Amino acid sequence: MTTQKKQDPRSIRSKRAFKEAVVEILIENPDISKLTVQKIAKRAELNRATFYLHFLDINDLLKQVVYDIFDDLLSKMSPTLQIDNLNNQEQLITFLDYFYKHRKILAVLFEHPGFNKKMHMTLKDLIVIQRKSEGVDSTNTTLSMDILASSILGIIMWWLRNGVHFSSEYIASQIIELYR
Amino acid sequence: MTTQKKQDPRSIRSKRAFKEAVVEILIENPDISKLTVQKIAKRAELNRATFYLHFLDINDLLKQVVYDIFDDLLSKMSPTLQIDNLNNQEQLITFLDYFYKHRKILAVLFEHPGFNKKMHMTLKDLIVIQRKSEGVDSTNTTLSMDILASSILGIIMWWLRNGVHFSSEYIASQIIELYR
DNA sequence: TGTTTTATTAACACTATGTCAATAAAATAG
DNA sequence: CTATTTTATTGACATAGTGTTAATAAAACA
Repeated sequence: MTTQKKQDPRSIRSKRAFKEAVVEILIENPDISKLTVQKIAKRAELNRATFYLHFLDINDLLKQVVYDIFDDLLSKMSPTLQIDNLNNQEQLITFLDYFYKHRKILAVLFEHPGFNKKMHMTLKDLIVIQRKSEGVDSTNTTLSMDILASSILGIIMWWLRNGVHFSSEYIASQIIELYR
Repeated sequence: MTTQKKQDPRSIRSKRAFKEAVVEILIENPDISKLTVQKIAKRAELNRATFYLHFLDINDLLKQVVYDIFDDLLSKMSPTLQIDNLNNQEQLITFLDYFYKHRKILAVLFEHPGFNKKMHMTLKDLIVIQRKSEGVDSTNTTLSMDILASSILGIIMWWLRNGVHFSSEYIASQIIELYR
Protein backbone atom coordinates (compact mmCIF):
# COMPACT_ATOMS: atom_id res chain seq x y z
CA MET A 1 0.00 0.00 0.00
CA THR A 2 2.77 2.43 -0.92
CA THR A 3 1.82 4.48 -3.97
CA GLN A 4 -1.70 3.03 -4.16
CA LYS A 5 -3.58 6.28 -3.71
CA LYS A 6 -6.91 5.40 -2.22
CA GLN A 7 -9.88 6.44 -4.33
CA ASP A 8 -12.58 8.64 -2.95
CA PRO A 9 -15.87 6.70 -3.01
CA ARG A 10 -17.39 9.62 -4.89
CA SER A 11 -14.90 9.20 -7.74
CA ILE A 12 -15.59 5.51 -7.95
CA ARG A 13 -19.33 6.08 -8.13
CA SER A 14 -19.03 8.78 -10.80
CA LYS A 15 -16.65 6.76 -12.97
CA ARG A 16 -18.94 3.76 -12.77
CA ALA A 17 -21.96 5.91 -13.63
CA PHE A 18 -20.27 7.22 -16.79
CA LYS A 19 -19.17 3.74 -17.82
CA GLU A 20 -22.65 2.30 -17.30
CA ALA A 21 -24.19 5.23 -19.15
CA VAL A 22 -22.05 4.85 -22.25
CA VAL A 23 -22.71 1.11 -22.38
CA GLU A 24 -26.47 1.71 -22.10
CA ILE A 25 -26.39 4.30 -24.89
CA LEU A 26 -24.30 2.08 -27.17
CA ILE A 27 -26.60 -0.89 -26.72
CA GLU A 28 -29.60 1.28 -27.65
CA ASN A 29 -27.79 2.89 -30.59
CA PRO A 30 -24.61 1.06 -31.63
CA ASP A 31 -23.03 3.98 -33.48
CA ILE A 32 -19.87 5.13 -31.72
CA SER A 33 -19.57 8.16 -34.00
CA LYS A 34 -22.87 9.52 -32.67
CA LEU A 35 -21.64 9.57 -29.06
CA THR A 36 -21.21 12.94 -27.33
CA VAL A 37 -19.99 13.82 -23.84
CA GLN A 38 -23.24 15.69 -23.38
CA LYS A 39 -25.42 12.63 -23.99
CA ILE A 40 -23.28 10.45 -21.74
CA ALA A 41 -23.37 12.98 -18.88
CA LYS A 42 -27.12 13.42 -19.18
CA ARG A 43 -27.68 9.67 -19.04
CA ALA A 44 -25.34 9.36 -16.05
CA GLU A 45 -27.28 12.18 -14.35
CA LEU A 46 -24.03 14.06 -13.76
CA ASN A 47 -22.65 17.35 -15.02
CA ARG A 48 -20.72 17.31 -18.25
CA ALA A 49 -17.67 18.91 -16.58
CA THR A 50 -17.49 16.01 -14.13
CA PHE A 51 -16.80 13.79 -17.11
CA TYR A 52 -13.55 15.63 -17.86
CA LEU A 53 -12.46 15.15 -14.25
CA HIS A 54 -12.40 11.38 -14.77
CA PHE A 55 -11.70 10.90 -18.48
CA LEU A 56 -9.67 12.67 -21.15
CA ASP A 57 -12.34 12.22 -23.81
CA ILE A 58 -14.83 9.66 -25.13
CA ASN A 59 -12.03 7.46 -26.50
CA ASP A 60 -10.42 7.32 -23.08
CA LEU A 61 -13.71 6.29 -21.49
CA LEU A 62 -14.23 3.56 -24.09
CA LYS A 63 -10.67 2.32 -23.60
CA GLN A 64 -11.36 1.94 -19.89
CA VAL A 65 -14.61 0.10 -20.58
CA VAL A 66 -12.69 -2.27 -22.88
CA TYR A 67 -10.03 -2.87 -20.24
CA ASP A 68 -12.66 -3.61 -17.56
CA ILE A 69 -14.25 -6.22 -19.80
CA PHE A 70 -10.92 -7.95 -20.47
CA ASP A 71 -10.05 -7.97 -16.77
CA ASP A 72 -13.38 -9.63 -16.13
CA LEU A 73 -12.86 -12.11 -18.98
CA LEU A 74 -9.37 -13.11 -17.78
CA SER A 75 -10.54 -13.55 -14.18
CA LYS A 76 -13.25 -15.88 -15.46
CA MET A 77 -10.81 -17.76 -17.71
CA SER A 78 -8.07 -18.39 -15.14
CA PRO A 79 -9.80 -21.21 -13.20
CA THR A 80 -10.47 -22.95 -16.54
CA LEU A 81 -6.85 -22.57 -17.60
CA GLN A 82 -5.67 -24.36 -14.49
CA ILE A 83 -7.59 -27.54 -15.23
CA ASP A 84 -4.95 -29.64 -16.97
CA ASN A 85 -7.15 -32.34 -18.38
CA LEU A 86 -9.40 -29.88 -20.19
CA ASN A 87 -8.76 -29.96 -23.92
CA ASN A 88 -8.42 -27.25 -26.54
CA GLN A 89 -12.03 -27.24 -27.60
CA GLU A 90 -13.50 -27.05 -24.10
CA GLN A 91 -11.31 -24.06 -23.20
CA LEU A 92 -12.17 -22.37 -26.46
CA ILE A 93 -15.88 -22.82 -25.76
CA THR A 94 -15.49 -21.23 -22.30
CA PHE A 95 -13.79 -18.31 -24.02
CA LEU A 96 -16.42 -17.96 -26.73
CA ASP A 97 -19.28 -18.28 -24.24
CA TYR A 98 -18.06 -15.09 -22.60
CA PHE A 99 -18.34 -13.29 -25.93
CA TYR A 100 -21.74 -14.75 -26.57
CA LYS A 101 -23.00 -13.55 -23.18
CA HIS A 102 -21.77 -9.99 -23.76
CA ARG A 103 -22.28 -9.94 -27.52
CA LYS A 104 -24.35 -6.74 -27.63
CA ILE A 105 -21.75 -4.41 -26.16
CA LEU A 106 -18.79 -6.37 -27.57
CA ALA A 107 -20.08 -6.07 -31.14
CA VAL A 108 -20.05 -2.29 -30.70
CA LEU A 109 -16.69 -2.08 -28.92
CA PHE A 110 -15.04 -4.03 -31.75
CA GLU A 111 -15.15 -0.78 -33.70
CA HIS A 112 -12.97 0.91 -31.09
CA PRO A 113 -9.27 0.95 -32.09
CA GLY A 114 -8.05 -0.16 -28.64
CA PHE A 115 -10.22 -3.27 -28.65
CA ASN A 116 -8.43 -5.22 -31.36
CA LYS A 117 -5.02 -4.66 -29.85
CA LYS A 118 -6.14 -5.81 -26.39
CA MET A 119 -8.02 -8.76 -27.87
CA HIS A 120 -5.01 -9.85 -29.92
CA MET A 121 -2.74 -9.72 -26.86
CA THR A 122 -5.21 -11.69 -24.75
CA LEU A 123 -5.70 -14.37 -27.40
CA LYS A 124 -1.97 -14.76 -27.99
CA ASP A 125 -1.34 -15.13 -24.25
CA LEU A 126 -4.05 -17.75 -23.93
CA ILE A 127 -2.66 -19.71 -26.89
CA VAL A 128 0.86 -19.68 -25.47
CA ILE A 129 -0.41 -20.85 -22.04
CA GLN A 130 -2.44 -23.58 -23.74
CA ARG A 131 0.54 -24.79 -25.81
CA LYS A 132 2.81 -24.86 -22.78
CA SER A 133 0.34 -27.00 -20.86
CA GLU A 134 0.40 -29.42 -23.80
CA GLY A 135 4.20 -29.43 -23.75
CA VAL A 136 4.50 -27.81 -27.19
CA ASP A 137 7.45 -25.46 -27.63
CA SER A 138 5.97 -22.42 -29.38
CA THR A 139 9.34 -21.20 -30.67
CA ASN A 140 9.62 -24.25 -32.93
CA THR A 141 6.19 -24.23 -34.53
CA THR A 142 5.84 -23.19 -38.15
CA LEU A 143 2.98 -20.75 -37.59
CA SER A 144 3.76 -17.77 -35.41
CA MET A 145 1.51 -17.18 -32.43
CA ASP A 146 0.68 -13.77 -33.88
CA ILE A 147 -0.69 -15.32 -37.06
CA LEU A 148 -2.70 -17.85 -35.05
CA ALA A 149 -4.16 -15.19 -32.75
CA SER A 150 -5.00 -12.88 -35.69
CA SER A 151 -6.83 -15.55 -37.62
CA ILE A 152 -8.92 -16.60 -34.59
CA LEU A 153 -9.63 -12.93 -33.88
CA GLY A 154 -10.85 -12.51 -37.45
CA ILE A 155 -13.30 -15.37 -37.03
CA ILE A 156 -14.62 -14.09 -33.69
CA MET A 157 -15.07 -10.61 -35.17
CA TRP A 158 -17.08 -12.01 -38.07
CA TRP A 159 -19.15 -14.10 -35.66
CA LEU A 160 -20.03 -11.10 -33.49
CA ARG A 161 -20.51 -8.70 -36.39
CA ASN A 162 -23.09 -10.95 -38.01
CA GLY A 163 -25.37 -11.12 -34.99
CA VAL A 164 -24.05 -14.37 -33.47
CA HIS A 165 -26.26 -16.76 -35.42
CA PHE A 166 -23.96 -19.70 -34.66
CA SER A 167 -23.37 -21.40 -31.32
CA SER A 168 -20.09 -21.14 -29.41
CA GLU A 169 -19.66 -24.88 -30.01
CA TYR A 170 -19.90 -24.53 -33.79
CA ILE A 171 -17.41 -21.66 -33.95
CA ALA A 172 -15.03 -23.58 -31.65
CA SER A 173 -15.21 -26.62 -33.92
CA GLN A 174 -14.53 -24.47 -37.00
CA ILE A 175 -11.48 -22.90 -35.35
CA ILE A 176 -10.16 -26.31 -34.28
CA GLU A 177 -10.73 -27.58 -37.83
CA LEU A 178 -8.58 -24.76 -39.17
CA TYR A 179 -5.50 -25.92 -37.25
CA ARG A 180 -5.93 -29.64 -37.68
CA MET B 1 -27.74 5.39 -71.38
CA THR B 2 -31.23 5.26 -69.94
CA THR B 3 -31.22 6.18 -66.24
CA GLN B 4 -27.50 6.94 -66.22
CA LYS B 5 -27.85 10.60 -65.26
CA LYS B 6 -24.79 12.33 -66.63
CA GLN B 7 -22.67 14.01 -63.96
CA ASP B 8 -21.81 17.66 -64.17
CA PRO B 9 -18.01 18.00 -64.46
CA ARG B 10 -18.16 20.41 -61.51
CA SER B 11 -19.63 17.73 -59.22
CA ILE B 12 -16.97 15.26 -60.27
CA ARG B 13 -14.19 17.71 -59.52
CA SER B 14 -15.59 18.68 -56.13
CA LYS B 15 -16.18 15.10 -55.03
CA ARG B 16 -12.68 14.14 -56.04
CA ALA B 17 -11.25 17.15 -54.17
CA PHE B 18 -13.01 16.14 -50.94
CA LYS B 19 -11.89 12.52 -51.27
CA GLU B 20 -8.29 13.51 -51.92
CA ALA B 21 -8.40 15.98 -49.02
CA VAL B 22 -9.62 13.43 -46.47
CA VAL B 23 -7.01 10.89 -47.57
CA GLU B 24 -4.26 13.50 -47.25
CA ILE B 25 -5.42 14.50 -43.76
CA LEU B 26 -5.68 10.88 -42.59
CA ILE B 27 -2.18 10.02 -43.80
CA GLU B 28 -0.81 13.00 -41.88
CA ASN B 29 -2.85 12.25 -38.76
CA PRO B 30 -4.37 8.74 -38.73
CA ASP B 31 -7.08 9.48 -36.16
CA ILE B 32 -10.52 9.23 -37.74
CA SER B 33 -12.18 10.60 -34.59
CA LYS B 34 -10.34 13.89 -35.03
CA LEU B 35 -11.78 14.50 -38.52
CA THR B 36 -14.16 17.43 -39.03
CA VAL B 37 -16.04 18.61 -42.09
CA GLN B 38 -14.42 21.98 -41.54
CA LYS B 39 -10.87 20.65 -41.83
CA ILE B 40 -11.72 18.57 -44.89
CA ALA B 41 -13.37 21.52 -46.68
CA LYS B 42 -10.47 23.82 -45.87
CA ARG B 43 -7.96 21.31 -47.25
CA ALA B 44 -10.08 20.81 -50.38
CA GLU B 45 -10.24 24.60 -50.80
CA LEU B 46 -14.02 24.44 -51.05
CA ASN B 47 -16.83 25.76 -48.89
CA ARG B 48 -18.05 23.56 -46.07
CA ALA B 49 -21.62 23.69 -47.38
CA THR B 50 -20.45 22.22 -50.67
CA PHE B 51 -19.44 19.13 -48.72
CA TYR B 52 -23.05 18.49 -47.71
CA LEU B 53 -24.11 18.74 -51.33
CA HIS B 54 -22.06 15.66 -52.17
CA PHE B 55 -21.93 13.64 -48.94
CA LEU B 56 -24.28 12.96 -46.04
CA ASP B 57 -21.51 13.19 -43.45
CA ILE B 58 -17.90 12.16 -42.85
CA ASN B 59 -18.86 8.48 -42.61
CA ASP B 60 -20.50 8.65 -46.00
CA LEU B 61 -17.38 10.21 -47.52
CA LEU B 62 -15.17 7.53 -45.97
CA LYS B 63 -17.50 4.80 -47.22
CA GLN B 64 -17.14 6.13 -50.76
CA VAL B 65 -13.34 6.27 -50.40
CA VAL B 66 -13.40 2.64 -49.26
CA TYR B 67 -15.57 1.61 -52.20
CA ASP B 68 -13.28 3.40 -54.67
CA ILE B 69 -10.29 1.51 -53.31
CA PHE B 70 -12.04 -1.85 -53.62
CA ASP B 71 -13.15 -1.09 -57.17
CA ASP B 72 -9.55 -0.34 -58.00
CA LEU B 73 -8.33 -3.49 -56.24
CA LEU B 74 -10.80 -5.73 -58.05
CA SER B 75 -9.98 -4.22 -61.43
CA LYS B 76 -6.33 -4.97 -60.77
CA MET B 77 -7.07 -8.50 -59.55
CA SER B 78 -9.29 -9.60 -62.44
CA PRO B 79 -6.54 -10.18 -65.04
CA THR B 80 -4.68 -12.27 -62.44
CA LEU B 81 -7.78 -14.31 -61.69
CA GLN B 82 -8.12 -15.27 -65.34
CA ILE B 83 -4.72 -16.90 -65.52
CA ASP B 84 -5.57 -20.54 -64.89
CA ASN B 85 -2.12 -21.88 -64.28
CA LEU B 86 -1.39 -19.40 -61.50
CA ASN B 87 -1.48 -21.07 -58.11
CA ASN B 88 -2.96 -20.05 -54.78
CA GLN B 89 0.14 -18.45 -53.41
CA GLU B 90 0.90 -16.33 -56.47
CA GLN B 91 -2.64 -14.93 -56.54
CA LEU B 92 -2.49 -14.25 -52.81
CA ILE B 93 0.76 -12.34 -53.24
CA THR B 94 -0.79 -10.17 -55.97
CA PHE B 95 -3.61 -9.45 -53.54
CA LEU B 96 -1.32 -8.65 -50.62
CA ASP B 97 0.97 -6.49 -52.76
CA TYR B 98 -1.96 -4.16 -53.33
CA PHE B 99 -2.38 -3.75 -49.58
CA TYR B 100 1.32 -3.23 -49.12
CA LYS B 101 1.35 -0.50 -51.74
CA HIS B 102 -1.55 1.38 -50.13
CA ARG B 103 -0.75 0.45 -46.53
CA LYS B 104 -0.77 3.98 -45.15
CA ILE B 105 -4.34 4.85 -46.01
CA LEU B 106 -5.59 1.25 -45.64
CA ALA B 107 -4.29 0.97 -42.08
CA VAL B 108 -6.42 4.00 -41.21
CA LEU B 109 -9.52 2.91 -43.12
CA PHE B 110 -9.54 -0.44 -41.32
CA GLU B 111 -11.00 1.44 -38.37
CA HIS B 112 -14.01 2.41 -40.48
CA PRO B 113 -17.00 0.09 -39.90
CA GLY B 114 -17.78 -0.27 -43.62
CA PHE B 115 -14.29 -1.44 -44.46
CA ASN B 116 -14.40 -4.83 -42.78
CA LYS B 117 -17.70 -5.76 -44.35
CA LYS B 118 -16.52 -4.86 -47.87
CA MET B 119 -13.20 -6.58 -47.30
CA HIS B 120 -14.88 -9.76 -46.08
CA MET B 121 -17.16 -9.86 -49.11
CA THR B 122 -14.26 -9.31 -51.50
CA LEU B 123 -12.10 -11.99 -49.89
CA LYS B 124 -14.94 -14.51 -49.86
CA ASP B 125 -15.65 -13.86 -53.53
CA LEU B 126 -12.00 -14.30 -54.46
CA ILE B 127 -11.78 -17.56 -52.50
CA VAL B 128 -14.88 -18.96 -54.18
CA ILE B 129 -13.55 -18.02 -57.65
CA GLN B 130 -10.21 -19.58 -56.78
CA ARG B 131 -11.79 -22.82 -55.56
CA LYS B 132 -13.97 -23.08 -58.64
CA SER B 133 -10.96 -22.71 -60.93
CA GLU B 134 -9.38 -25.61 -59.00
CA GLY B 135 -12.53 -27.67 -59.44
CA VAL B 136 -13.30 -27.76 -55.70
CA ASP B 137 -16.99 -27.74 -54.83
CA SER B 138 -17.24 -25.20 -51.99
CA THR B 139 -20.55 -26.55 -50.72
CA ASN B 140 -18.89 -29.81 -49.70
CA THR B 141 -15.87 -28.49 -47.84
CA THR B 142 -15.74 -28.71 -44.04
CA LEU B 143 -14.77 -25.10 -43.49
CA SER B 144 -17.26 -22.50 -44.57
CA MET B 145 -16.03 -19.81 -46.93
CA ASP B 146 -17.04 -17.23 -44.31
CA ILE B 147 -14.72 -18.76 -41.73
CA LEU B 148 -11.89 -18.90 -44.27
CA ALA B 149 -12.38 -15.29 -45.34
CA SER B 150 -12.62 -14.07 -41.73
CA SER B 151 -9.43 -15.76 -40.64
CA ILE B 152 -7.44 -14.40 -43.61
CA LEU B 153 -8.93 -10.97 -42.94
CA GLY B 154 -7.77 -11.19 -39.33
CA ILE B 155 -4.21 -11.90 -40.44
CA ILE B 156 -4.17 -9.06 -42.99
CA MET B 157 -5.55 -6.66 -40.37
CA TRP B 158 -2.82 -7.63 -37.93
CA TRP B 159 -0.22 -7.28 -40.67
CA LEU B 160 -1.33 -3.75 -41.57
CA ARG B 161 -1.97 -2.64 -37.99
CA ASN B 162 1.57 -3.50 -36.99
CA GLY B 163 3.26 -1.36 -39.63
CA VAL B 164 3.77 -4.05 -42.30
CA HIS B 165 7.13 -5.35 -41.06
CA PHE B 166 6.74 -8.60 -43.01
CA SER B 167 6.82 -9.08 -46.78
CA SER B 168 3.75 -10.01 -48.82
CA GLU B 169 5.50 -13.31 -49.58
CA TYR B 170 5.92 -14.19 -45.91
CA ILE B 171 2.29 -13.40 -45.04
CA ALA B 172 1.12 -15.38 -48.07
CA SER B 173 3.17 -18.39 -46.99
CA GLN B 174 1.75 -18.18 -43.45
CA ILE B 175 -1.80 -18.07 -44.79
CA ILE B 176 -1.15 -21.05 -47.08
CA GLU B 177 0.41 -22.92 -44.14
CA LEU B 178 -2.79 -22.38 -42.15
CA TYR B 179 -4.91 -24.32 -44.65
CA ARG B 180 -2.46 -27.11 -45.47
C1' DT C 1 -17.93 17.90 15.19
C1' DG C 2 -14.72 20.65 12.60
C1' DT C 3 -11.57 20.87 9.08
C1' DT C 4 -9.67 19.27 5.02
C1' DT C 5 -10.00 17.30 0.77
C1' DT C 6 -11.97 16.70 -3.52
C1' DA C 7 -15.98 16.18 -6.34
C1' DT C 8 -19.47 19.04 -8.50
C1' DT C 9 -21.36 22.85 -10.81
C1' DA C 10 -22.79 27.08 -13.81
C1' DA C 11 -20.94 29.95 -16.90
C1' DC C 12 -17.77 31.30 -20.67
C1' DA C 13 -15.42 31.47 -25.05
C1' DC C 14 -14.77 28.74 -28.83
C1' DT C 15 -15.38 25.36 -32.49
C1' DA C 16 -18.37 22.39 -35.32
C1' DT C 17 -22.83 21.18 -37.48
C1' DG C 18 -26.50 21.23 -40.93
C1' DT C 19 -29.55 24.22 -43.74
C1' DC C 20 -31.23 27.99 -46.80
C1' DA C 21 -31.93 31.79 -49.80
C1' DA C 22 -29.11 34.40 -52.80
C1' DT C 23 -25.43 34.23 -56.19
C1' DA C 24 -22.18 32.73 -59.57
C1' DA C 25 -20.64 29.98 -63.00
C1' DA C 26 -20.48 26.07 -65.96
C1' DA C 27 -23.22 23.40 -69.42
C1' DT C 28 -25.69 23.18 -73.53
C1' DA C 29 -29.46 24.44 -76.90
C1' DG C 30 -30.40 27.62 -80.55
C1' DC D 1 -21.14 32.80 -80.02
C1' DT D 2 -24.87 34.03 -77.17
C1' DA D 3 -28.87 33.18 -74.29
C1' DT D 4 -30.94 30.43 -71.12
C1' DT D 5 -31.15 26.76 -68.15
C1' DT D 6 -29.22 24.04 -64.79
C1' DT D 7 -26.76 23.22 -60.79
C1' DA D 8 -22.77 24.11 -57.98
C1' DT D 9 -21.18 27.47 -54.66
C1' DT D 10 -21.45 30.67 -51.00
C1' DG D 11 -22.20 33.56 -46.50
C1' DA D 12 -25.07 33.67 -42.84
C1' DC D 13 -27.91 31.65 -39.18
C1' DA D 14 -29.59 28.86 -35.39
C1' DT D 15 -28.30 25.09 -32.79
C1' DA D 16 -25.36 21.82 -30.42
C1' DG D 17 -20.92 20.19 -28.59
C1' DT D 18 -16.23 21.13 -26.46
C1' DG D 19 -12.91 21.94 -22.81
C1' DT D 20 -11.77 24.97 -18.88
C1' DT D 21 -12.18 27.71 -14.61
C1' DA D 22 -13.44 29.86 -10.37
C1' DA D 23 -16.93 29.28 -6.97
C1' DT D 24 -19.64 25.97 -4.31
C1' DA D 25 -21.15 21.84 -2.05
C1' DA D 26 -20.53 17.77 0.10
C1' DA D 27 -18.36 13.71 1.42
C1' DA D 28 -14.19 11.86 4.12
C1' DC D 29 -11.83 11.19 8.29
C1' DA D 30 -9.04 12.99 12.23
